[in-house]
Amino acid sequence: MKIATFNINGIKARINALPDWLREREPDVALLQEIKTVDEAFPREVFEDMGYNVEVHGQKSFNGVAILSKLPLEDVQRGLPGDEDDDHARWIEATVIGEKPIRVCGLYLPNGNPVPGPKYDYKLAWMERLYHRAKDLLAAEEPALMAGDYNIIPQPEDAAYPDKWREDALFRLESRTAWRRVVNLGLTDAFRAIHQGPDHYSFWDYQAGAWNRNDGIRIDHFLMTPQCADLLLDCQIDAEIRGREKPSDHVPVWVDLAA
DNA sequence: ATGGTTGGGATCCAA
Repeated sequence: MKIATFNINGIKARINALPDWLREREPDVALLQEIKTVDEAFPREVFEDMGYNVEVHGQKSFNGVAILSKLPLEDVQRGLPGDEDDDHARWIEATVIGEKPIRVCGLYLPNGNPVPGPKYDYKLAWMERLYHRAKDLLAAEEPALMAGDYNIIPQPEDAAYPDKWREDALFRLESRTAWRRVVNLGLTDAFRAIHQGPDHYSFWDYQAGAWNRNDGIRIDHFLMTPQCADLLLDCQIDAEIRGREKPSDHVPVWVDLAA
C-alpha cells in the first residue's frame, strides 16, 4: 500500500498538477495539506472520478487538510484533540481498510513564525497536543502513522544551510526538542529508516531562487508506530516535481507498506 | 541584513 503526504499550497492552484501527479504515482492514499478552501468548495468529483474516496477538513483561505483513498475509509475524525477553542483545520485521521487496516493521521503543524510571539506559542501548544495523540496511538499497539507538513527541520543535515534557520520556528532548539519528545515515545521517522545523510529535502521556498540553488529543507515527515514501521518497504521524496510548471513549494513524500 | 515569490481573496495576511 502506497501512502503519500503532499502540502499542495492551495487546491485551486494545484488543480492540474495534483491530478497529474496522482495519475503518475498512483498512491492508494494521499494526505493533503493546505487545501486553503472550505469543504463545499473542494473539487471532490475530480478525485472521485479517479477512484478516490474523499474526506475533507477545510477552512476558508488558510490551512485545510484532506484524505484521498482508493481503499475504504472508516472512523474519520477531524481536528486534533486537546483544545476545544482551536478552530484551525490542521488534522484529519481515518482507518484505511486494506489487507491490514492502518490508522492514518494527516497533519499540518503550525509554522510558528515569528519567534517569539503568539504564533510560536500556538505551535508549541499544538505539539504538546500532538504528543498526547501519539501516546494514545502507541498505546493501541496497532499499525498507525502520522504524516504531513510538520514544519520541523529535525536535524542540521535536513537543511542545505542550517545556519540561516538557527532562530527560525522550524529549527530552533525548543521546536526540535518538542519533535524529539514525540519521536522518542517510540515512533519511527520513515524517511530516516530508509535514507541517511544530507541533500534530501521536501520544501524549497518560492523566493530567491531556492529551488535552483537547491536551498531546501526536509519538513514533511512520516512518523510510524512500531507495528506500522514493521510493514515499511520504502520511503521516497518526489523532488523532481518541484521543477515543473506551477509547482507547490512542497513536494510529495510517500511510503510503501506491506499492507 | 535584506529581499526575494506564491496563494487566496481582498486591497493585506500567511508562508
